[in-house]
Amino acid sequence: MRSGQVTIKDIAKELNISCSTVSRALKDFPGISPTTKKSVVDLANKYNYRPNAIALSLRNQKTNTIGVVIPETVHFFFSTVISGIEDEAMSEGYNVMICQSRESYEREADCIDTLMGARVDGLLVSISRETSDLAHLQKVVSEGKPLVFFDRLVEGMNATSVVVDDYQGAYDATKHLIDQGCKHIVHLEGPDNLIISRKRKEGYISALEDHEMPIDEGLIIECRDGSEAEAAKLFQHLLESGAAIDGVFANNDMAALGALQASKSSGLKVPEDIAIIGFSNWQFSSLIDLSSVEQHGYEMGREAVRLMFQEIANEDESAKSQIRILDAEIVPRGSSSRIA
Amino acid sequence: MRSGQVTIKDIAKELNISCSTVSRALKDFPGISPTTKKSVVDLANKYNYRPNAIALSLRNQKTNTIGVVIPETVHFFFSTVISGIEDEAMSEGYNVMICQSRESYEREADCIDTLMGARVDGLLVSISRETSDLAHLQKVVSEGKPLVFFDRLVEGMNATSVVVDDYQGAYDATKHLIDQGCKHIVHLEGPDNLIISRKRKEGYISALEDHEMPIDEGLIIECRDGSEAEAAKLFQHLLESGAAIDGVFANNDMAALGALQASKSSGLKVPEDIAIIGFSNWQFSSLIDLSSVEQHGYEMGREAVRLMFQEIANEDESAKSQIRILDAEIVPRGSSSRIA
DNA sequence: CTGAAAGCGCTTACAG
DNA sequence: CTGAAAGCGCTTACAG
Repeated sequence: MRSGQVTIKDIAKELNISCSTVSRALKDFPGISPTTKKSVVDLANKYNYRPNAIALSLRNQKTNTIGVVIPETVHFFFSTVISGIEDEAMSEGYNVMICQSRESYEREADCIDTLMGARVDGLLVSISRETSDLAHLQKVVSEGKPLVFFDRLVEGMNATSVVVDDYQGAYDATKHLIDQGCKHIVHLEGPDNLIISRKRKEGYISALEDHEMPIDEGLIIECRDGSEAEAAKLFQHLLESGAAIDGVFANNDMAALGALQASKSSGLKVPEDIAIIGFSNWQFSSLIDLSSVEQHGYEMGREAVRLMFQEIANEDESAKSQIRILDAEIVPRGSSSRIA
Repeated sequence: MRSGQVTIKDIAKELNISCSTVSRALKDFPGISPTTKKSVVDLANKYNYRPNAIALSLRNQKTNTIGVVIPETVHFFFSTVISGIEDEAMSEGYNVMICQSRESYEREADCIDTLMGARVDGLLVSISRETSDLAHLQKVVSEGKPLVFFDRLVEGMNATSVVVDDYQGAYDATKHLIDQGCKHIVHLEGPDNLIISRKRKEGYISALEDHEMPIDEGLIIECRDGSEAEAAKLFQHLLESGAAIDGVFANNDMAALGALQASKSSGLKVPEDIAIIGFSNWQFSSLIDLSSVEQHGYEMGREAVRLMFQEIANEDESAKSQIRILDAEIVPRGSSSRIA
């Protein structure tokens, strides 16, 4: 009875041959006698031999693992992205190591350290809300480790990135509300330090401008934490102020849900009195018949990995870092569709 | 300019000392001259030295990593469990490697192989729906690798497990409906091959029996895939058959949502005409004001890791495998609360 | 206070 | 067709 997993050495000893031969027999190398090969393979099966990935990584200077730093995993959008990352990575024989920053700069830096220590072959990062100093990421690049950003674009570092077209998605969502006949559209905006928030706001404003509608700063409300409760409260307040409102474009689905609840509890009919559309960070939208902008997170994950593989394959540093912009797609549902 | 990450050897060479000394200086070993130590530490910082975790794992025969095999990560309950696993593991300096079976037996076996190949220090497993042959799991145990099951209990293997009290949760949920005055309670049951489905059904039946209510097999409906659409269709059908129904206990939240939608589109008022309670696999229940049974997934994840550490620490095999049963807690909300 | 050596599991260029 | 040796990065018992 042996304890632990079997090694090449164990097999070699039992068969009275060298490790080299066992290794070659297992890898179906040319120039190994069929008899030897068979006895090795049989014994390996009997003992359920599995190559030690750790030893292989050390020898090959390659772990076949990519590291992911992400703000939060318990989150529909991000978990969907991870799913895409895992599928694409697995199809190429890579493993994925995930680390959550929990929106904290310090934890993010720790994650990077852990992943670099684990010698991942490349890093996929979506920065935390807190992150503004980029030193920890610059180090990664300067050590020659491939780095790809996803979802949250980083300013001041020209690295490969894949993002969704937030501007266009917001523009289309706002235009959709206009098409439904809305005249006074509120924007529940996200935290100003995230580029995605700014892009979405720009899309909203451009759509209004293009349709010759006035921009009313009083109808742009910043939701700090993006929670349903916060949005409900702020929106309720706005309604009580007596402002004329007949449409809402929310920076994210949770905020949209908050607006939906506040509207209903104020006796407004959705979508007749007020049409609402969100932005699918959470994507439970289909379950509650909420119109939203679909971000194709799964595809984003896959694309991020593909770009990563390109970086890994690219020996010369000169390969230009590119920004891949994925389409966002508006999905009208019951909360905004007045026209059958 | 060096490429790749710095090693102890690089530092030793630059300082003209041995690797041993560098290693000891870095680890603050006693008996290293302060001058040497300082020069080593300074250089390590300058070059941003990080110990190679791969090399350490090989040397120590310990990866400080635990492997997780889980049906699906894009799932509120499971992702919550993972979150608990990660937090508890990280607090002990462990990493987590996650592998999705996607409810497939074959993929599950692959996951186990990958994780065993990666030499994780222990395995946390929630089996797929398909799994009935346990050979792949038996192997893990026979190779002396600590194994802990979570959420989905496995029959025919006495391994340490942590599960939620499905029976009690179902009992309480059903009793809650009875307390609300429901006389004809439907049970939307889950797939019969999962123990959790059976336990929940048993809880439902026991609650009815204890309150001297008849068991009507016609009110027990099996939902195969647990989707909202499937439940809505089946429930709609039941309503149209003219059966008198005033309560629903669903095996999971998606099915509960389906029943909710079917009820509303049939003109029934919830909770007045029909009271509905689910079981939080998805846990978006709070967002849609759906009554549900909270499973405390985060706590389950943490507990699973704690049990894993006990197994790792336990040298002797004799340590009995235990089953930890966590309380499920009913959370009444708008979909079932008739009494203010 | 410091170094040479061995070993974790594996592979492969070099001999034979 | 097979084996001995070296090396991936690190640590540590053993010498000095």
